[in-house]
Amino acid sequence: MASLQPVRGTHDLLPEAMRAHRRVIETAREVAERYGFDEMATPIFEFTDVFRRTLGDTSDIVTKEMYTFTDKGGDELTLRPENTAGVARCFISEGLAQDVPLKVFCGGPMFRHERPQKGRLRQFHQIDIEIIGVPGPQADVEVIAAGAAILKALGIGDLTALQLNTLGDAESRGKFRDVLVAYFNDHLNDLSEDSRDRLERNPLRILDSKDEGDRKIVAGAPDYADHLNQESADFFAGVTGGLDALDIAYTLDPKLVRGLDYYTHTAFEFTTTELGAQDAVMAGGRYDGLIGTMGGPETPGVGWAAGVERLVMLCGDPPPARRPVALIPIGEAAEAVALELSEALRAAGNRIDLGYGGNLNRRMKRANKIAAAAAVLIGEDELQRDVATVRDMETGEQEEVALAALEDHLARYR
RNA sequence: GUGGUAGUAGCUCAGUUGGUUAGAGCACCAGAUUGUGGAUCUGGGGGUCGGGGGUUCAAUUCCCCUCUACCACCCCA
Repeated sequence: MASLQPVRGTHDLLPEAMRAHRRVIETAREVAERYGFDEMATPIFEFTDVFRRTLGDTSDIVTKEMYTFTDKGGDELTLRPENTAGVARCFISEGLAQDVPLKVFCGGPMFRHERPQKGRLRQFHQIDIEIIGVPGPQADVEVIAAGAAILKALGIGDLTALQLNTLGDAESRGKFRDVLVAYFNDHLNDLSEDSRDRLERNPLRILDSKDEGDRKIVAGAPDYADHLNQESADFFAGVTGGLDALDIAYTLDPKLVRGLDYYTHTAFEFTTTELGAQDAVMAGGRYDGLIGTMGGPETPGVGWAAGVERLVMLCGDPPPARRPVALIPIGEAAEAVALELSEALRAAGNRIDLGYGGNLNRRMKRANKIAAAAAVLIGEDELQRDVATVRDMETGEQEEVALAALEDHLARYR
């Protein structure tokens, strides 16, 4: 292996992989647009505080996964580990409160210093959508429906399943947290080491523990449904009612918890069994407190993010590249003609591969290798009669076409 | 971050119980075919056996460290 390696957890996107990648993003963007989401983008890095203050001081992302650095001007900056905080910052600094409800679609690279695995990279790509400024559950339903529609459009609706839960509003969440902490404190000695740590940082996470001993304790833990206040219960009923009306199937999962602090009410994940431990393919929820805690006007929000690499792995082979037409001049005079001709044909919308050197045999081989739909041969005799020999690479049939008619003739290969 | 499995040609792999020039298939290049691709045949290039150190007369093979990928945990998209 060469000593020159890509940085751990980063990938090159070679043309074939890039096509698969773009298909996912473009399909998602096109579907999201039908749901009324406009694409926008925020910078790839922000002041570190944007993430530190919003994701929660105890989250793994903030405590050990951020790519943080001091730039030459002395500013503390961080490569974004997720997109929502940046959108919220943009909402505040661009004064978008008057554009509410705001519906946006974003896509781009994210960075987390995690230990890489399949489906888990240090530079990875997400697409996400957000609705900001709608307090009611209709927005949650619309966001989930758009996500389901995207998965369906990608042909992987059957490979994913929607898990749904509610975290309640701030009041419910706080109360339930207290109840949970009290319960788990009674079983402190039987909890796993990880979960004792979680008890300090994010007690709700214990509900999701994979440790067998923990699971026994969790089985007897208080049920969140009993601790939701009326408003939270009504809100959740609005979400499930909307999904039912749209025939969007879901599984209620009381153990589904979000890792990031800013979530309230609805939490959901589209999961798959195809990717091992990295089973979440699209995940999100409501974040009513986020913009307020960042210092903006109290504004509700809901959205999700999906991992492009994970979606790509579910999607299978990418679409083939557009087949070019190989333009093959033979002889110096023909070279000069072909150079100008290639420009004209490209301007007309053709994908033209103008070969570089080599004899005819060699160039035909190249035409075959690049999967050319047709080869256009221009030699001395063709040149004298102002024609080209057009060979259909699929059938092997050839015909002479006047140079003036070439553009029309090649239209079939576009 | 913790534990585990693995790294031999561009790719998929074989092999070496430590011993001369490390192999195959596919891919690539050239020729057979100096104006015609795919098939076939012939020939060719390409490897510091992931990297570093140690043991040894001798290491791709044994030992240690390290890097990377993968699996589980953790976390999450």
